[in-house]
Amino acid sequence: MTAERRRPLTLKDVSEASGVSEMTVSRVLRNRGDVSEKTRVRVLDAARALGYVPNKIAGALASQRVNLVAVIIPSMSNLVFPEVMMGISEVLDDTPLQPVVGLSHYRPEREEAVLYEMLSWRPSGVILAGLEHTDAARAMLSNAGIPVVEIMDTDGEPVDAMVGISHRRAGRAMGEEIVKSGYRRVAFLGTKMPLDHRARKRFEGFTQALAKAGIEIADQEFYAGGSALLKGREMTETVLTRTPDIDFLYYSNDMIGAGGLLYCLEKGYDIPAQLGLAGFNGVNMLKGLPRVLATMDACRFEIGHKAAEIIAARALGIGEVGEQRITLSPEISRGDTLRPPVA
Amino acid sequence: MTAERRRPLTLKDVSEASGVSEMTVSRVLRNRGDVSEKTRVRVLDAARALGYVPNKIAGALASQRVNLVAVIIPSMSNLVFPEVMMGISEVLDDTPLQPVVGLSHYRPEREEAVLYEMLSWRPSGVILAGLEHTDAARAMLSNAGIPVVEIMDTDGEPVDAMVGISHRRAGRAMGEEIVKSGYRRVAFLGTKMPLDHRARKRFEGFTQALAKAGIEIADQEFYAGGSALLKGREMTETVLTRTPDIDFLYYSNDMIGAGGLLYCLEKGYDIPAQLGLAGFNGVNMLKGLPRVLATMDACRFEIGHKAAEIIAARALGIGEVGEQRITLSPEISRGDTLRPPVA
DNA sequence: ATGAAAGCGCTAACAC
DNA sequence: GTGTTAGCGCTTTCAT
Repeated sequence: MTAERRRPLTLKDVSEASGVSEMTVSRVLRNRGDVSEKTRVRVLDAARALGYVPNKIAGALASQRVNLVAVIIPSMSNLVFPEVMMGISEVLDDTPLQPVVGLSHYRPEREEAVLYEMLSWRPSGVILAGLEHTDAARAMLSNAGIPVVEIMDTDGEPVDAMVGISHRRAGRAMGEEIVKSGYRRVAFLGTKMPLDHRARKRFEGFTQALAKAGIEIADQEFYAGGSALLKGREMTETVLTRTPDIDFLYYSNDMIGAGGLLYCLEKGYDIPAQLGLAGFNGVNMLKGLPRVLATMDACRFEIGHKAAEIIAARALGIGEVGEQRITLSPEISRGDTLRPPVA
Repeated sequence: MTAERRRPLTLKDVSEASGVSEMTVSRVLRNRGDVSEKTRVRVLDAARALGYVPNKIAGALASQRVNLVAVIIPSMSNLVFPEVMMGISEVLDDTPLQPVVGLSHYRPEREEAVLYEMLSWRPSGVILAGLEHTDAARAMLSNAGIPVVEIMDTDGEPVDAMVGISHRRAGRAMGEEIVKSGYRRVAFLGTKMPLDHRARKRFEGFTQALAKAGIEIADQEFYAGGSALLKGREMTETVLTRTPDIDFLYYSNDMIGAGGLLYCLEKGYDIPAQLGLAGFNGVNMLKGLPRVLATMDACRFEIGHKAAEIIAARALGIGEVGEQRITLSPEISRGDTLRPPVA
């Protein structure tokens, strides 16, 4: 259509093409200030005809405003985080703010580097997963002068705002429920991730609840990498072979739990009477398995939603600036793999 | 630590704190030009002590360079795209370039809006899914003066470069394989997505291959939304009830295929002798199911990899600027649900 | 309703 | 090896 062009178009080009000053062109393009309908149309036509795309870099520098929200999460393949993102997007879609995602891959130094990178674009706010960061990262966050929301976990002190659940309490709740349901030989199966603090806290709360009932973890198994479904299957086989009298399997996520469930069904275990299972997250992708795995919702969508609301309220000065430290309460769903409490 | 601060720090602050000119500070911070070790250290110390974070907005405006690569994909929950992202990241991690992701949700106008938004940040390149875009989007792309790579699909004319597979050919290949294996009553189960051009092309190639063997689709069923695993299950039941003599089920993705597989196993179908199944994608998350679903790898990782290589080569002028229109050849894996070809 | 001037924070290009 | 000058393309502010 248009001939080959190297230099991107500037306001000046539109100004010349429309015979209107750069300033007025700028006003039209941003819908700011009074502009007569006639010039408005003229400018818009010129801009469209040229194929002008505004330069936000220059705009941001001049206005000292960047409508970007930095979101730093550990990974995208965890299923958990895409849902958090949806919650965030749903809120930001009604504002001029835009999320920009960075990944830490569960590594603090990587998180620090990504944060540094993102802050150098001067975003209007930051949302990041977890409360554990490097000292440098924490310093950057408190010095940035923008709203910061730490999400997912609330077992600790946030730099600024936080929205999440208590993973320690979540682990404890599941532990208590298992005890109440009469299971006694309990195994834990999870990821080998020293840096997944949320999984660690759940594990701690879990063992604590069992301890209170005089029960110790009967066996445990950890994995790293690979297909979660398959790993769940393999770990379950390992545990059940090594400790045949196990009567409950607690998985650190639903995906490995699903693999374990498929394995147990094939082996003909009587579930949940003889053997109970539970995961964590409430991944609805797993609806459709032969049985519904007991689990606990991590409130992912709501967490994203509330975090974005806090950012929007403070960055834009719109909406209520409500409570800044929100702990949501996840609920256990028993599914078909956790028998009812015994009287 | 540091007292409350509103105004972000500038180069000038570091300059004053270190007693070195702004220009030299800038050089140190970017590792450019010769700077004596002594001043280097002094500047670095000052910057760190102050907690200075460079302003990339100003830097980009001055240097006319932005090390961002815009990546526009339909969705993150599709499992396909996170893998494409990994391929992209693996390449860009070795360069100064950084991917920034935007989502189109399979809607062309949305894609256009996201593209406009991203181009206004003047990225060094664009990677986007598919060959179908609005006219305005196509115009923006060709006027941007930066490398553009359209990925996933190669059945059409790209604006600039492209990397992907021929979905038409993929559908045809699977159709031919099914025919060769002696199946005759074939059903198609897929997403109700008029805008998923790749699924549509696979379907077209598929029916075409069957037609060549004188076979017509015996039944078909489409779904929208919800848990794919569950939907696969439900659709399979619907089809098998409505058309009991079906001997092959072709699914438009592995996830619904997995749901169907679980259903068929429960119902006691003899797979693959009595009933064959196949999906599409090669989602390795599904390893761990009772049987391995026949599928066709979509080369997701490699596509991301090659696309990023093209961008890096052209934007940075490094590496080979090789072929710019790459069609990869996916292979069928029969798994346990597609019987061998009949003699 | 429109325009002119100044400057956002940095870097390219050129001195020294 | 280090400093100076002049913008990058916009928006703010103030004038008209």
